[in-house]
Amino acid sequence: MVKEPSPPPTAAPPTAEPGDDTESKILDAAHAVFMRSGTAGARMQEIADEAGVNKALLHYYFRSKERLAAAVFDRVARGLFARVGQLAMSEVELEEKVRLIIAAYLDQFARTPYAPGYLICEMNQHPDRAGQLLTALGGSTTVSRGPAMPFLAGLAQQIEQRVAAGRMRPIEPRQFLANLVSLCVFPFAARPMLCAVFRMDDGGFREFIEERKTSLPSFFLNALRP
Amino acid sequence: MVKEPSPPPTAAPPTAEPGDDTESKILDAAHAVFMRSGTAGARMQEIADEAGVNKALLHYYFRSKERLAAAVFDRVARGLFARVGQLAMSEVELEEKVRLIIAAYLDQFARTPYAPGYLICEMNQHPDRAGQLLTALGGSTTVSRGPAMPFLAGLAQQIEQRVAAGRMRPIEPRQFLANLVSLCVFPFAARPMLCAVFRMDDGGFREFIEERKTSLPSFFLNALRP
DNA sequence: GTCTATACGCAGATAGAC
DNA sequence: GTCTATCTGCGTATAGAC
Repeated sequence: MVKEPSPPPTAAPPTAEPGDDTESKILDAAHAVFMRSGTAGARMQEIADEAGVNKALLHYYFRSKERLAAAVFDRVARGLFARVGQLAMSEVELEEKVRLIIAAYLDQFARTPYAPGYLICEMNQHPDRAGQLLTALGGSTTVSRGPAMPFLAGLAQQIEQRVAAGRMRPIEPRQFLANLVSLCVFPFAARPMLCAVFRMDDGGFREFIEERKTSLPSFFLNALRP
Repeated sequence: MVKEPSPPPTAAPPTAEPGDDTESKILDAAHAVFMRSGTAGARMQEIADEAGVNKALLHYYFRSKERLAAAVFDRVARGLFARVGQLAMSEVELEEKVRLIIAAYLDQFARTPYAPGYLICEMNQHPDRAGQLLTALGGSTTVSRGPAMPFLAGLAQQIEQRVAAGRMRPIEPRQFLANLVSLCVFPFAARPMLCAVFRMDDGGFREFIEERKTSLPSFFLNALRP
């Protein structure tokens, strides 16, 4: 019971912590530590401390640091793409879909604000993670199973219809999606930079995001008016 | 002369390399290595190899790894914000300014595509970097000297005028800037993710960015039509 | 200024008792 | 399954010759 409440480091990990089994406690701790320190910067001892278990146990449950890091990466990636992937593939009308995706993203990141930065860092420094991302996503019921990307095709179709109906300017589907995701994710990934440049503290950032929840949908949908 | 042309790792560092003095060679090498491996993941030996000098020399010129990392961070930060900061503060008309900023960003990143990811990682994992960013920027002739942010104030004024003239929808200046930067920077920061999800190789990504150069200005300006 | 050789600590991983 | 103790290699940093 050495485990302290731990200075709220990377917001709440997905799974519960109280009387959970050791493996979960380790994974949750690793989740938090890897997110704030990066894989290379994190120390196994740090994870053990945060989990309130012995360092040797990390190796008992997860062979090596690299395997533990991979497990955490998978969990974070799935957590990020799950809802949004489902929303993107759903049959909802396009404008409403955009609103739902923005709301889902901003809402989720308000709870796990460090996930975007973690994923970006991890994939930039560890090239294999790109492939791992796809298998992680392909294995679950989310985005891309198989070689093509069904949700992109579906999106393209929706866009095409709307353009044909004269209700939207033409836009390449990948650019559509890249714009949408950029606007949602970047402020979280670049949070320290934004906070520095805009002179915001944690509260200021929260307000900034709150305002964004209302301004972003109209901004994005406006950009696509014919 | 152990120095190989080195497999184009992080695109060309700012300064030249050929017969330069040792300190510059080290800084350039550190620039490249820190960018692709991150500060924590990088090894001093790796930097020495890339610079074609002895490992001990790194400590001769830059005391410690941390100091070397700080020097690189400063250089990258200044390089990224210099042009854009100047553009943002210039007296150019707002629409034209937006076009110039987008062009400058996409053009610059086409040459140093890993800079955004590096900066984001560095600032997420190394909290002190936020302050360092501001001093680095404040020292140069770019963005924020003093406590306030002149370029934000100037931007706010331009927006206000345009809104008053009925030529633009109202938008909070910080949201304006956040949107602009997000759309420009994120695709580079999240490049491995985009390439994986969109099934793009390096060439495909280049094309994607090329298309973005034309589609992004109209997208952004369109979003602000009244 | 540049090199070789080396000191020193730390972090990942294992052995083995309980 | 969980712990203590320990091994091992690696990475930063320094000492000191040239």
